[in-house]
Amino acid sequence: MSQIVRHKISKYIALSDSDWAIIQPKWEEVSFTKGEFITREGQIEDYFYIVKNGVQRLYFNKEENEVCLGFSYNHSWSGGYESFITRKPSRMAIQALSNSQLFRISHPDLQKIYANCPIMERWGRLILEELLTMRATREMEMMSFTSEERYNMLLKRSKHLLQLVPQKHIASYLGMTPETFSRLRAKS
Amino acid sequence: MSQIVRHKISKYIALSDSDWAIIQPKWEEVSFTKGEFITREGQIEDYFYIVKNGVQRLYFNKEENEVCLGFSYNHSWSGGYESFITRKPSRMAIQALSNSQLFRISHPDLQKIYANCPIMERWGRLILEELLTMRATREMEMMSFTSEERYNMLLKRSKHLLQLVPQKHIASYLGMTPETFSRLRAKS
DNA sequence: CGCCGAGTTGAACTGAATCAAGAAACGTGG
DNA sequence: CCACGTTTCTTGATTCAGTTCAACTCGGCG
Repeated sequence: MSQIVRHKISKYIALSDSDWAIIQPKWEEVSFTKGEFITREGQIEDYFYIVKNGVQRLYFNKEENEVCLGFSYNHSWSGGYESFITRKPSRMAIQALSNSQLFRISHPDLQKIYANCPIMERWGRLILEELLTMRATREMEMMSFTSEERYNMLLKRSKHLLQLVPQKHIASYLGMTPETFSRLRAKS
Repeated sequence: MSQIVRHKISKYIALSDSDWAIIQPKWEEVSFTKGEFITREGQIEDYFYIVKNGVQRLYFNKEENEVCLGFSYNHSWSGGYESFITRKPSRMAIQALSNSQLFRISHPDLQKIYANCPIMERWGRLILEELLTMRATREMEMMSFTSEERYNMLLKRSKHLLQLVPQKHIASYLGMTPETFSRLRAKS
């Protein structure tokens, strides 16, 4: 299994060779073509992912339309984390927006690792701390900024997304319609 | 230290008497009078809290006005979790809305416990899982429901809040002005 | 009492959504 | 490699949910 996974985990905890020997076989690599679903709404999320390459979107359905919650790419985490944690059918779906390769570990395997490898329990805690603070920042921004402010912040923070994913998904991620997004673009 | 803390932690993990003997002395009880600040904006959050009694609000300042992110009461968790995790000055503040007693543990003490008591590392992970899924639900609801829908959901889910805290804070928590909240009330 | 913050109600305003119609970009098969 | 259909993006006109501003009521408390 790729050094990417080991390297990524090692950013959070010190991983001995013997730890890695336990963990390594549990990860597998999977591929998805553009447009394919990695997780569907209604299914229980069985995997936690690390992105090798490609871009994916996390979203949910609200009546007729889709609301985007985030994107994953590079070597970031991915997966329907809510369902992965609660073991209930996922309200979120994940779709590959480009051909993608991901590493993944199954829920039962991760539980075994937590049980056999105490340092990995810490890794789980640290990842959750990171996810929680990222979501807290997003929540504060969505609640207090106007559409225009959110658009400008995205420009400053992750302009590259504009090249990677269709604007309609970014618009949805920012909590506005594609029309509003397009008008904000025209302004600057 | 109160059985409340032990009982609360025991809902997540099996706690032996020897574990408890390590953990127990690290918790202390503190009191705040109505209106007092438990955590101020700009300070680094040093404690993680369990509420013994009273109600508190978690909020942040956006220019002139305050945006409410949540309430704590009963035996729920409390604290400026973002700053507690990141060790950076808190963007969030916590204020006692009624006379309150809380149990708390300091950040350094919790780190020592994580190091000495592996089962508690799991407790930390499980709490974060819970906090993250709660925030995910809130994020989805704030992004996809109208003011009226959010008002109705709050009524169904936690009507008791109306008796506990001023309406202006609930309005802010639901992402609307006090005027809009009042008009929605009048409708039903 | 009289003050002050909280809640209500009305009227005017506005940011963003919706509806609609073209233009541009994309990808698929011949 | 081009042609055609589909999706995405843009632009304009209209509408609407919710904010803002303002005036008034109510209840608690010095």
